[in-house]
Amino acid sequence: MHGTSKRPRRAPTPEERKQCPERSRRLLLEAAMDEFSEKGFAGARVQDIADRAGLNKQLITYYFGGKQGLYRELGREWLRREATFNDPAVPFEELVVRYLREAFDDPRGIRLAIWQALTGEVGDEPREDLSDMRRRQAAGELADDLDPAAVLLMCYAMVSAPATMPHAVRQIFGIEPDSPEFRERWEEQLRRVIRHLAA
Amino acid sequence: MHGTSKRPRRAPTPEERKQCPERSRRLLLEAAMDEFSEKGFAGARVQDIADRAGLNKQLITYYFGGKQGLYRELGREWLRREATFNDPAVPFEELVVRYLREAFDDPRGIRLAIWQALTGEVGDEPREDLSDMRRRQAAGELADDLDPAAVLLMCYAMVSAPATMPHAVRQIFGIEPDSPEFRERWEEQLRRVIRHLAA
DNA sequence: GAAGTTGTCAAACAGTTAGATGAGAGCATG
DNA sequence: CATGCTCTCATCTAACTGTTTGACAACTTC
Repeated sequence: MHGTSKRPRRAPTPEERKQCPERSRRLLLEAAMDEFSEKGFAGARVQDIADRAGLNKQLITYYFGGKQGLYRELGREWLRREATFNDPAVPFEELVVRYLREAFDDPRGIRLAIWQALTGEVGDEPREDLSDMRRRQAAGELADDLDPAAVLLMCYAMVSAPATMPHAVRQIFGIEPDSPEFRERWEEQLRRVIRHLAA
Repeated sequence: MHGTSKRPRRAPTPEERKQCPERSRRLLLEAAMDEFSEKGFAGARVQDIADRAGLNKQLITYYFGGKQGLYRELGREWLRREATFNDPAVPFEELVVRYLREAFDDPRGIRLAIWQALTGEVGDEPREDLSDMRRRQAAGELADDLDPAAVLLMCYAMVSAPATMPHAVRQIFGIEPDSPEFRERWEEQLRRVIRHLAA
């Protein structure tokens, strides 16, 4: 059932051996991302994560201090990554679409975030900075009667919608949420809605 | 920690005794709704559900054939309830707000739905009927360049946003997602956005 | 009132899970 | 070559979880 049916315990591969620790860490994090984003914390099994990484599950304790530690590390990592995203130079519409594509290409981050939200885990993310949104509103990128905060949250919601409600996509559109047809259609509609919010 | 710390096994209460089976069933369903919507299927414990209901956990097997059966029954019930909602007579804006208030008053249904979506459970919900949305569009309730399906999904996303991303609400607005302040602010903004989508 | 059914419970059971233990291989340093 | 350190693994274990079992009381039917 699981990836590698048999691990022939191949010779530790001489020069590969040296960077093994960092490599193992990375493999586990990657496998954990798959597993946790797919089944959530409670549903994920450390055995499955280890299998996916092709490593012994004890290494999870060794490197991260257990299942919980691995999960936390994953959250921290994604936070670091997401922080490097906003770019004031690019138009709002383009910015949102950029997020959207990211979400389509790899929904794991969003799924993880939703799971954390649902289980009520409190990350220590700082207060979101709205000055950029206000600037955009002043520049005419956003209608005056709208609350920048609300628009921001709506964009979050629309970007993550395909990941959080795939069933609704199938129900309403009758196509798969990860099909190219839906991707294009949704992106185009997202653009139009944002334009409507500017007028 | 849990509700009833001690069950004094009070006398079965003569005339109450008669409708006990139906009452127990209801109590379990109610408790299960709390528990599942809070922690999801994998995270919920039958013991906790039983404790919440003030009943023996064996009754879950007795009435529903186990944890899974109880969970399924819950899904079916919510589906039945949700089906009685749409009303073609009422304006679109009002309809969405009605959903929103429902979601605020009792977020358990939405949380449950999101959990089901995340765990990839396939309910047998029928294909959504879009003719009503098309009619509204023809009647001028919706701009012509927008896809009715997309607008519908966006509304779903916005209605459930407070439940699916409470952390984002705190981050962006700096207030609690279930506070009256946020409720009013979000409802008002939702109305305005929908009006923007009509023009 | 005897027999059977129904609703309820406590205790036992079997399966699973995360983590602990201890051992061993590779490699560097002396 | 001996010693110690880092990384890895297989096995064991203690705890927990959902379900089964067996018992029992209330009520119904005969």
